[in-house]
Amino acid sequence: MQVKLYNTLNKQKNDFVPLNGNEVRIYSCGPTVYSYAHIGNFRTYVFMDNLRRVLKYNGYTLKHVMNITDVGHLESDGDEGEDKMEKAAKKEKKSPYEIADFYTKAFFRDMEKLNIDRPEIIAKATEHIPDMLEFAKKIVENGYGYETSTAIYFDVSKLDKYPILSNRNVEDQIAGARVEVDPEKRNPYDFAIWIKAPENHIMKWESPWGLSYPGWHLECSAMSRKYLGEVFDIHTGGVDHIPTHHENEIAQSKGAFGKIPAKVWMHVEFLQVDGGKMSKSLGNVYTISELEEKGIEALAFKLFCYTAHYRTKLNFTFEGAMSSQKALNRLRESYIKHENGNDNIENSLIEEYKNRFLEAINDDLNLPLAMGIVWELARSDTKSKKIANLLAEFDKVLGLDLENSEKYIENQKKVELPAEVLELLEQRKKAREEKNWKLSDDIRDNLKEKGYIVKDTKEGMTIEKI
RNA sequence: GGCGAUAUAGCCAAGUGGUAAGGCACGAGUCUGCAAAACUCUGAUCCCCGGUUCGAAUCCGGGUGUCGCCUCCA
Repeated sequence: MQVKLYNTLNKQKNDFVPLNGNEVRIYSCGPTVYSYAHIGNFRTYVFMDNLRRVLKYNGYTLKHVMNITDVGHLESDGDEGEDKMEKAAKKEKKSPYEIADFYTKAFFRDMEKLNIDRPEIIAKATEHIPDMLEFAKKIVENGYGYETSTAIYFDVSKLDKYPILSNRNVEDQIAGARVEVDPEKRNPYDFAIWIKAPENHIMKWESPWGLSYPGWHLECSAMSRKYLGEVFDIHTGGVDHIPTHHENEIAQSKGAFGKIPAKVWMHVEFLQVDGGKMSKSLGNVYTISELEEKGIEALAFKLFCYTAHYRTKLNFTFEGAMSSQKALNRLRESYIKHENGNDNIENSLIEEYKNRFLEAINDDLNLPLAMGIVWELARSDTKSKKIANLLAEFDKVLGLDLENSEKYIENQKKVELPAEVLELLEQRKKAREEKNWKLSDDIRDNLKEKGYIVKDTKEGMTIEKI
């Protein structure tokens, strides 16, 4: 079945056909590792995971590059800000390299918790300085770059068209300019491809323009070209990348090789919080760890992402996240029931589910629709091993680790109990044997005050920490 | 000021011409000494006005609201 993907370049859903046989080459803009990634960032990586898995599910092989930005990402594109890495380093009194190392590790820990498929190639900016320098030189040689006292700029007026991803009108922008104008810049939209390092700058390299470091946009251009070639299949990122970062990547590739580097550009909409923007000043920038502290698993957040299509804004609330946590547990319970089920189910029915699921995911990754089908299957009255197997197959796309459902449920029940609590449980057990319901209920209330929920099942008492 | 998106049940949201997926919550029921969990059942004519059409949530026009981007941001 044909995979269809929406392309920001032509604003249409198109049939997807790889450039090179069965292999799909993808580049994804990765994190700038100057602090912990937040759940908004991770919505994008969940999408990236979905894309990978859908393509694999369709039988394609992947060559996928994701960058780690550990240099050159300035606070302001007006070339006035500080390098984010250097700033974080000063604040935490460490070297930029230590900062990068620390947050890169933290990033991949969260990625693992989210069960996100790791791209084939992880590329660090600082390990590709020669590639970037070569790219920058090419741009300058081709007449698209010029030098000022602070940097080497890309001259966007030399391009046939800029911008091409977004509908920004250069004249309008100038009228409402909110950016300080650098008198040395030829055009307001010119951007730095290489930046001359100030005296105290730690990360800097030799170049034809003295000790300096690369501009942020250049790393993606250079690294994608190195691993994937001048033109590859898919480029992904958040919608915020459309107007500047990706626009400039395209400019750079056109300047160096005369080509738009990717055929399909895919962008994930923002995750909002409580109906508005996530921002530090509002204190609503959450990390995966913070969700976990509130009893929401990373995988529940992943499932939460599946409530909306990737090209629509998704409103995050703790209420919503909790509902996904409950849904995830129920999905696991359903999976286990089917695994132990002995009912028979017609193969034709299985095929039907399979087709509907495939149709949903191949239609520009419609995960919300796909989840509707998954629930229908999971809630089926017929409990069959065949259904469990099908759920496991669908999970190749969902990446919720359903096959380990039992393990997750057991882990949730496992809690370290203080002696005092164990004693109370023993007393309650006795009271129940004596049918002393009053005492039994009092102990249950008592335990609740201490933060434990006791439930009576056919197999006996269970206890959970709140 | 410019650009763009969106408005579907309490909440999160699918659906882009033929009479509204799914998840969570609420309510009812089964189970239970009771409760919890689990399971089953139950709910909306789709912001407002006008138009096109045999037929519109879905297309067009107008209005209102909300959100985002244009400055770093996934």
